[in-house]
Amino acid sequence: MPRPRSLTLDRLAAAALAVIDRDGLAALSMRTVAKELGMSPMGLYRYVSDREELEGLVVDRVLGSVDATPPTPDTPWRERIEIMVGRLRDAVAGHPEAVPLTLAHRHHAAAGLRWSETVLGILTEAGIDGRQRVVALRALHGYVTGAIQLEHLGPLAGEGTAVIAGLPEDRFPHLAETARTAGEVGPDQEFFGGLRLLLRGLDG
Amino acid sequence: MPRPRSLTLDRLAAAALAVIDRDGLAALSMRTVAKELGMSPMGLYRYVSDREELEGLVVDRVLGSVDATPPTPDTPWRERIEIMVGRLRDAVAGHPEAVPLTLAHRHHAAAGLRWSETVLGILTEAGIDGRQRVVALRALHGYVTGAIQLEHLGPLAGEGTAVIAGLPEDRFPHLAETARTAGEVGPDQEFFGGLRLLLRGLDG
DNA sequence: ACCTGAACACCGTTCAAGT
DNA sequence: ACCTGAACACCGTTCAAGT
Repeated sequence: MPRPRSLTLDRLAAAALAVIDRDGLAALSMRTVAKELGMSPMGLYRYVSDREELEGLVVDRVLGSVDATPPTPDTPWRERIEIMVGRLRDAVAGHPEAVPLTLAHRHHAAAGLRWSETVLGILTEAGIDGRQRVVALRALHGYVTGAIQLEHLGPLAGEGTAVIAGLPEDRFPHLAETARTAGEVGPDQEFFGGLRLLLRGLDG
Repeated sequence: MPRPRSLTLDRLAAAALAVIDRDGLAALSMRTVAKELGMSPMGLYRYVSDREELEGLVVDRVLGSVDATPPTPDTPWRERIEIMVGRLRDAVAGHPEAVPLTLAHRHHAAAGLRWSETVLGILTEAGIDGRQRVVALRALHGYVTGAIQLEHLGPLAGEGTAVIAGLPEDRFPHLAETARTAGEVGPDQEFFGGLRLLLRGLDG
């Protein structure tokens, strides 16, 4: 006696992300997501073969919200890449608790592929191709992955800077001075400043 | 009736890392580490206040093996930074299963601070200071964090490239071509190629 | 003071059973 | 076919007790 499916993968992903956003990544479990949906934990296994697949759905959902349409070609190509990177950063920033899940698995997500395709298009128009284009995409991918993660390390990161501020100046002179200067640099300057270093290193 | 301590933090960290190296990060638990040491799980709480602190010890241990002494100043400064980054990459590569633990928490570890101090020294000698030095260190930190993680995504990453290779060429033309070219680029070229883009973007 | 064993409140997942 | 409840083998951590 077949019953109709009570769920869609989309609703499942939304429920998991709701748990993460509300109670943190540590609260994510088959059981909490099932409760969020008002069903038994085991019911989820009709839709997803294990927890990892559920996490994949969450990543797809977060990255699916990134606009992958190419920016207007009359803006300089470096700015167009900044726009693409900024969109990714903003989407991820909307779900800070999901960051550890999101970035590392970016290239599995269909949405991540569309983003890469657009960025590669911009690089190509800038005259970058062959191996250099491979290296450039990979470098952007690496920078974006790391830089966004560092931004969202959260209270731990705050702790970190406090530690640095209290370092013995004689053994860590540069670090102590850099920590003082760091206060003048906002998160956007830091993030896009680093990105621009990378872009400046590219020909074209 | 006081008993002598049976453990050192060093032995504890070594045991945890042994579990990770042998059985994977997923196998790490208070219980498995206790078993590794031949004691009760609760015994560990005399040395560490919770699991997170144990993970911190592991990070310290991995990064503690990185040589932070400045390379000889007669090599060009960009090469000296490449050397420093390479040392970090090699140390982490020795414990691939610990990668997710290691990089994000790098700035908590004393060893990470010594690394940063040396890199800042090189940047300073290259004439980079003030806010630009803050941005430069942060960019290097971000790139290294992300790029090393991507390198160690492992079988998943392999899957990823297989997926890309089978993409519909009409919808992902650049990605399909880039995937073909990617085979010609080895991991070292990829990693240091990206790093050099960043370094080229720095003045000096 | 150091360490242990039992216990509590959780996990992910399997399996047999209900509709 | 879809979903549930009980059960299994795990977690991290608290607490009272042993030496």
